Amino acid sequence: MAKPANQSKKTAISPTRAEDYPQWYQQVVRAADLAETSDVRGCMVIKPWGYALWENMQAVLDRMFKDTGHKNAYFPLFIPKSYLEKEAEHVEGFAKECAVVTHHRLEADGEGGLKPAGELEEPLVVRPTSEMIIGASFARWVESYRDLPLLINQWANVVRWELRTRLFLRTAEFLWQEGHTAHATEAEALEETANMHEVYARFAEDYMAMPVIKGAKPEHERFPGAVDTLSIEAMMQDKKALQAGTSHFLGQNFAKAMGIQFQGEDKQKHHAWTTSWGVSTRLVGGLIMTHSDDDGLILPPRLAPAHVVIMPITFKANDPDAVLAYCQQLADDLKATTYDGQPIRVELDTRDIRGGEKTWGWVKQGVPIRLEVGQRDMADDSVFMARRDRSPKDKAGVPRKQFLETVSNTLADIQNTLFERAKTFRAENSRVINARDKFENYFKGDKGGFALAHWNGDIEVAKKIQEDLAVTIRCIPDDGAVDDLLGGPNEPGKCIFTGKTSEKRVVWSKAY
RNA sequence: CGGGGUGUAGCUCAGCUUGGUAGAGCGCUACGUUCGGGACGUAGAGGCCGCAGGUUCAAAUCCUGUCACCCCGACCA
Repeated sequence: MAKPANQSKKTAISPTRAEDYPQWYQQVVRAADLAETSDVRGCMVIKPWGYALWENMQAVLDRMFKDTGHKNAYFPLFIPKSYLEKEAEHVEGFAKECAVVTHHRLEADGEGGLKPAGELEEPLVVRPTSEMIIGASFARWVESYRDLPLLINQWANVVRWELRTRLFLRTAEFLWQEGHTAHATEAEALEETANMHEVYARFAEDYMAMPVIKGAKPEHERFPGAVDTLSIEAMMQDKKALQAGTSHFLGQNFAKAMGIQFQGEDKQKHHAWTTSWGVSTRLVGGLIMTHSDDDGLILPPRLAPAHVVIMPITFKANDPDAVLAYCQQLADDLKATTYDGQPIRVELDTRDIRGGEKTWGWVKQGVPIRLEVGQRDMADDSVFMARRDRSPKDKAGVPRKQFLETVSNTLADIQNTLFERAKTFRAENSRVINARDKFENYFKGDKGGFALAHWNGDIEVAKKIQEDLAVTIRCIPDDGAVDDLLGGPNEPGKCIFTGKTSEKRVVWSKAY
């Protein structure tokens, strides 16, 4: 028989990560059937497999938010332009990327087309973020210190007219959640900011299996209008950093802009202290670039739309229906088993396509456990199993009973393996640097990862480095956040650029 | 928004320099042979060559404009 042309292909995704990382990323998104570009500039279509992944992320995060006392609500997509203008820094930060609605009606243009007719008295901005429109509501809702804290979350889409887009990582429209809270005291608001920062870090590490560094943004990288911005920073497989979630302490800036005031126990009027925090569909991009390999997507089990896919092998079987029934029973047994506190999610793939094609399809889609079940396995009362965290060729027969008893642990093991693997990768590509020339050398060309180096806090210095090397300060790490990378506590030292004293080492990297 | 590149079948691309009315592989459909690691044969379906102008007897091909996408940069919770 002739050798199939594509059997010479060594990997399911081409180019490989080493050959062309950005191309590889796009190919994974497509091969895993996560999303595609649309006819609308910069906007993506999230396909069922990608959306199911996002829904799982949402479900976990939503539970975390509710467990920390927040309630969901929904606010308008449109923001009056005048609202946006109320906070100077905020305006400046977002103005360039806003989409604006100027008309509210279409009419025939006499040439078979349509033209906008009714011009709006005040243009409406499609929300790039909702501080102002939610702040307007908060201003009405808050009268007394008894109304505080106000802990609200919104699941929504937002629009930022980005000039350069990449599926999931930066799209003109994206899905996210934005938490907005108001507090009576600065201390409470600061605590809220820190708590949600921690929630994000936990989600990234425990669910996405994506190790992150928690820290604060230097002044020039803060959210427009924020007093302090905390972020979690992850390392992608090309060693670039991805900002994966931010939590902002807004001080009283937005409360003053929108008039969020309350009467305190002291009978005086006070401005509230507010926070906002968000994560977006960008997390999907982060997940892809943390775990996936040259054969496609690899999903952490806790978020995988399907934990186990069963592929019945029925052709050539004496009794195909018996194999199917065996598989159906297996699927039912799996669904009656729990992993991570939930029934195991099973995909029974009875599509009438070739086995190899089917297998590779699921490999590319990243399902944690694949089972091929045919007549032979049925006769042995076993299943033929492969794990996505191992080579596609690495398959073995497992007695059915044993499989069912251990499947939950196997999934937990895959989850853990992915996390440890990512942590090892990050450690291998992080370096403590104590001299400017070594720093520059580390980042020259396409090299580099995370550099932990002292910096005295001078923003001009940081901007110069960014200009020269395209390297930015990802964060000023929280206490303990980089101890594993440093091999000890983050001690004070001397700035490698100015020689001035530095409180602690900061994380430098090229970034998305 | 600056620099570079690309738009031709669902996908990847050839054809363009030197204008003459549309191609390949993969995928898709049907049938047959196959099938435990990405099958093969036969027969089909499928394209206003991104869009709009212009030059020409004639434009995928030349010119102008425009839009979109990709890469690098700038920008960017």
